[in-house]
Amino acid sequence: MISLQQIRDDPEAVKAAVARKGEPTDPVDRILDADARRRALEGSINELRAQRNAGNKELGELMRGERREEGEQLKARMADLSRQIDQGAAELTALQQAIEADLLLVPNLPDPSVPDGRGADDNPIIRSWGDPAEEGSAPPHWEIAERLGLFDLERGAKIAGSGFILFTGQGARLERALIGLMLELTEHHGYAELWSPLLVNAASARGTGQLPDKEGQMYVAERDNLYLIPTAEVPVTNVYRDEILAADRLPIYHAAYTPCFRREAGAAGKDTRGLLRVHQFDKVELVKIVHPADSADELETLTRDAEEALEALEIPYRTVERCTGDVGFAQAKGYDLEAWSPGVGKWLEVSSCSNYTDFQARRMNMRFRPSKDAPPELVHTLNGSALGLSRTYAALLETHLQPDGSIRIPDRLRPHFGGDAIR
RNA sequence: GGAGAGGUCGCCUAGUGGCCUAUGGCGCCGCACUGGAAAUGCGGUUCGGGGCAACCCGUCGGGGGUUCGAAUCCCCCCCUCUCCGCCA
Repeated sequence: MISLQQIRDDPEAVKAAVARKGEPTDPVDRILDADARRRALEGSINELRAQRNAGNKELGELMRGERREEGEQLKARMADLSRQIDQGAAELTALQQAIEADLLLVPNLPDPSVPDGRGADDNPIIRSWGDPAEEGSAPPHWEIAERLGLFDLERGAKIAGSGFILFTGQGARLERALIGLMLELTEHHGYAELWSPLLVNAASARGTGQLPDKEGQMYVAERDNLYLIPTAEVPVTNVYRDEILAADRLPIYHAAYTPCFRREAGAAGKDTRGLLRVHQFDKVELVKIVHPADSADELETLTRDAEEALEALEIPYRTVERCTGDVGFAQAKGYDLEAWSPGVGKWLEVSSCSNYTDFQARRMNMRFRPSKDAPPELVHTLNGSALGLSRTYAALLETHLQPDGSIRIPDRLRPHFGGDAIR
């Protein structure tokens, strides 16, 4: 969420920024109104509480002494005061809850540098690497995989359902090799590896914004009140929830490999065949927790780190900046990396790198102390995939298919795969 | 899953209904002393909300309740530790 203070200070600027994202601005107006009433009410309740505190102190002295009669009179007045306070407090709680509920409807404000646009089609291309035309065309990855026996979609569906992939033989080894290479790269870039829980509690899901914004996206272990993670962003960003970090601990860089579980309610069809959209996929996620002054630069280096993973795999890609209509609710700015898929003939989103500024940190109460004796301030959080695997896997098969029907394993991947080709 | 013991402002800790405006120690910060330091002394040191300010309010794992008044009593939940059971 964004800060109440910011809304109070310049409501028109906030509303203009919210409108750029195409989100409704009426929650901002309701917040302003409720906040003014809340402050007035809180002032008068505090006054009554001060009276009660003073009265009860006096009452304590009367009761300890032998002046019980005076005490009984005062006690009656105090009871009346408490009733007034309870009444006001109930009203105050209702106001606070209304403000809280409306604050959750206000998106993070887009960075001024984010280009205007209505949706993904308006995202400008920032840079590209490799030449898709050189790759020519290829059969789609599901045909390649079937011929080489790399995964078994039918049996995956039998075991769990469609969208759950059973990798087999060399196909399974390739998946593991890709995870290994990506972790090698992130370690080289200075990200400290974590191996995290794959189920999280409601507080963690709320901290990163899956609750309530994206509840339908997650699988739920209802009986135990746990959520299967849709991305390692959730457990890894929540590591420092409700903590005050010393300034010299920033920046914190973490990388984590996890499977990701997504319900992806969309219907089956052309865009969901093979590995294009699945319910469970592997991903190495990068998470940064940084000083607010550095988050803009940190987004650029994070994106570069993700791009290098595609370069190591020798897969042509382009980097697009998400426009105001496509940048996520909780995000201030972000880039998508799209790998070229010669078999499907499309750019596939394989990474999304985003700066959440203090939006997640405020929900999570994640702060740092700028200097000794200075009050705590919110950190900025960022994350990006490096990379999301199933689509990267698909692009790899199609890109490195050889005329003889084998798959060339890129040089950097060979030590992890233990071979130079799949035949 | 069962039984028991716990959770207090960075760490340790006192506190069993009003003298709690939460004790003391450690650590940390400032000042004094010193050529400089150590030691010592004095002061400060949870986190939030409101107010121009003086200052006021809340905060003892979380939530509810009893009471004029709750860190303290009652109920529910979470977490930690010990033992038992089950188990890769």
